Amino acid sequence: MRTVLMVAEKPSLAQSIARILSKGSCTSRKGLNGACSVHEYTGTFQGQSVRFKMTSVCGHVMSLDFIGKYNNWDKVDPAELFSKAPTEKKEANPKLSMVKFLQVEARGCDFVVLWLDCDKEGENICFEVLDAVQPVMNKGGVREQTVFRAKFSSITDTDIWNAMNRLGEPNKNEALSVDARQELDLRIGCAFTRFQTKYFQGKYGNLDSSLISFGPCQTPTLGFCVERHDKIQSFKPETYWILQAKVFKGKDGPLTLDWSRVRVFDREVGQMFVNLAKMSKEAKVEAVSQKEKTKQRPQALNTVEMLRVASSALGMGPQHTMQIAERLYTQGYISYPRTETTQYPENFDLKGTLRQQANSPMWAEEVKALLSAGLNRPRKGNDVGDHPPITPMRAASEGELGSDGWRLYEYITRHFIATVSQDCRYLQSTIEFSIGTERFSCGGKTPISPGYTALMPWQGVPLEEALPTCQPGDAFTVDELRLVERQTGPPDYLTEAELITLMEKHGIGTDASIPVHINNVCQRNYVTVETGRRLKPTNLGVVLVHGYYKIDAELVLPTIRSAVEKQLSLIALGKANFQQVLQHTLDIFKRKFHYFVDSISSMDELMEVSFSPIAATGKPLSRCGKCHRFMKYIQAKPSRLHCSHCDETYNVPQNGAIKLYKELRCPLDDFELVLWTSGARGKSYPLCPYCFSNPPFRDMKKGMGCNECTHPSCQHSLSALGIGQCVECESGVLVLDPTSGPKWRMACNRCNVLVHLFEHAHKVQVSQDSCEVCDASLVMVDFNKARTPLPEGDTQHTGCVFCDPLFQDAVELKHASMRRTAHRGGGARRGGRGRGRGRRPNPKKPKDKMAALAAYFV
DNA sequence: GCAAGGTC
Repeated sequence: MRTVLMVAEKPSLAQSIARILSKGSCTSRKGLNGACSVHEYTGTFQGQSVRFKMTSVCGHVMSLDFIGKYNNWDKVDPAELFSKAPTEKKEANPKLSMVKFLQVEARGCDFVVLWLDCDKEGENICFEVLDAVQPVMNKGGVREQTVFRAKFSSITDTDIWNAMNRLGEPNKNEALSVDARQELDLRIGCAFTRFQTKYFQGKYGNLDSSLISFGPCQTPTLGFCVERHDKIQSFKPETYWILQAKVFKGKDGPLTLDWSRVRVFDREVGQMFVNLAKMSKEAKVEAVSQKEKTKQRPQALNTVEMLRVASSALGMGPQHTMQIAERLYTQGYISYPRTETTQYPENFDLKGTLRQQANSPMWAEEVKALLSAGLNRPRKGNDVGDHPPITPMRAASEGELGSDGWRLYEYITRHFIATVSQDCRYLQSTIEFSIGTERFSCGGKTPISPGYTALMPWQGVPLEEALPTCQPGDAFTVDELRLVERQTGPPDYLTEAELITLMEKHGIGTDASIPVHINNVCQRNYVTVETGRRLKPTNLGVVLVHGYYKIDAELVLPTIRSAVEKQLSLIALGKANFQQVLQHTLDIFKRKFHYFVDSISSMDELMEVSFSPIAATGKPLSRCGKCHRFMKYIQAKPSRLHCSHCDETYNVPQNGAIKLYKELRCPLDDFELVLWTSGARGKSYPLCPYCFSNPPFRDMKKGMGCNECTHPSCQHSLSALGIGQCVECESGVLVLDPTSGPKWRMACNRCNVLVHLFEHAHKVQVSQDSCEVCDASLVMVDFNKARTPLPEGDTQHTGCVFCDPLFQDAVELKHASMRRTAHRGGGARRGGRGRGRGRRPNPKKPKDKMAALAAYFV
């Protein structure tokens, strides 16, 4: 029997499609990467009985990057990235070994059916999959088609079966348009980012951002925030005048009326109208109207709308919201959360979905009423053919979801119920008055039936005091009539929800990437999130955007993306040649780049106003090995040392603090050593500022401290202070921290393992000798007389920290608390047990210090 | 260390 391999874009879709096509009869197993599953069944294909294997990738298999040597920022001129630098496709997520997985499954298959999402990215992934599987598949007969593309517009039985019965071929042109997009984004983004970063970071010490990035999506995103900032800054309040009238009749009123001219910007004119109105003491009712109005129930929920509401009503940022939504999805509480579609599929089980909610105390009443009265037909939405709208998949309670999980789930559920509820109906009443020559009105809303707003009370029509009943011709007494001076106010900073709307409108990013771009501009310190999730640009953000405006406004305008996409769509339609479009567009941006480089002083002028030159920043810390003058420690991101005499900048580890290390010097370059600490309960180790960026030995890499230095005789090196192989990670060595007394400890120079030992000891030193059992370096300890664990009050002992029974109770395994990421290594179980109450590291693991050291010399 | 796009 021949085999048909079928590939979807993500595991969830592979499962849904397999279930439909096998009519629920498939068997499933996990693939070798643990992320994808394979669903198998037998059926008919092209008139023959075959074995089907349905599986998936996880998004793109490959991603584009420059070849290795062009990723060296110090040696490559960013201008070379426009044409000279070759690119290559690398596996997008090496951990998933997607190519290997696909090849294992594809070996011996006869046909492949591509079920990737039906958009350009999906078309591109089709060819990534083909590149992986075709070499290992059986070759078909002459003129036999072996590659098929399924085109579907929703994940419903009908649609999937239709797609299966009308298989076509993948579209190379659409895939090529994505290749072009990738290459353009890479070359342009990286060139500008590297140039800007290097230029400004070398000049200013307090930019507070480790990266001055540029991108066709993130830069316009920042642009929107700065545009609003500029409007606020340049706002000039204007004075205007309104006629304020209050009237009453008997017990009715007083009613505050709205003037039909709304406002005037000239005081004298306003006064004239007051005078004209004041000629009458009465307000005469000119007309009375009542109109029934409706507020429409919402359309089915898609991602962007969910993100907007989460931000504005739940106070949850887009990135966070998507994380929560993904968790709810994988736990089966909601449907797939990344979709643009706002229309339920035709056969969507609205009633069943609603029924699941009939017992939730929060909305049981409304749900039961709907079930017995009948669901309202959902509004027509937009079916993009990606995934159904976001809906709840099963009932849940607050306890099982956690706070934010519940709040998002609650909103999604309320939104779903609202889409099958009635519209909200209310009465709009208006009374029109005349006072003298001037017309006024007064309106009110009275709820008729709340409809869906019972589920979304925040959208409900508020109960107002009803308007008095009256008829045309009735007269009210004018209680007050005066000219009131007011001022126009500035707009407020852009809310995240408004930004999302702007991005969507201008096609900046996609439903999946909008949160990423917003997160980027925050993380790069261009924008901060203020109360009410309003986005306020920082000095850096403002200067960047104003700089682009001065040099080349197109770099920041939202049109830059759409202009490029217009070109790309020509490739997709087969109307333009891939190479030509790519060359042409790169050419334009290469020129823009050179112009930008030549004009950078215009942006620099703005920088100078807001930021301090690097030489004037920071405080003196340690001496330079070249000129022996003090270098300054710059704390702002990225923290670094700067020698203003040599005009050199030296990197130091991030996410921690550094201080002078006893004025000790590196024997190799005479730089004063500094001590890096990740925090009170973290690791610390000395490092040489010069060696850190310029590894002294062939077996060392950039970014290594003395605890990884292979200097054979320096007293601070790994060779001098290393004790034994790490108890958890593969390649690390436990190194004594000579500064840690009296709470002595050794720390792994790779992972965050921390071993506390010999608390209160006066002195701990690493001996030249090794343990006969495990080969770890022996340790010489001089204990405190009062607290020595040694028999008969002895204070001195040399032994192995892992094997010596006398040391047994004085050694305790912990984990360094890191400021940012909590490391969870493979050995977490063993470590977890030892946490807190002190358990010796497992002595069984070989601690071949020499072997570990030898590994460094490979 | 960089972009944006998929998705885990």
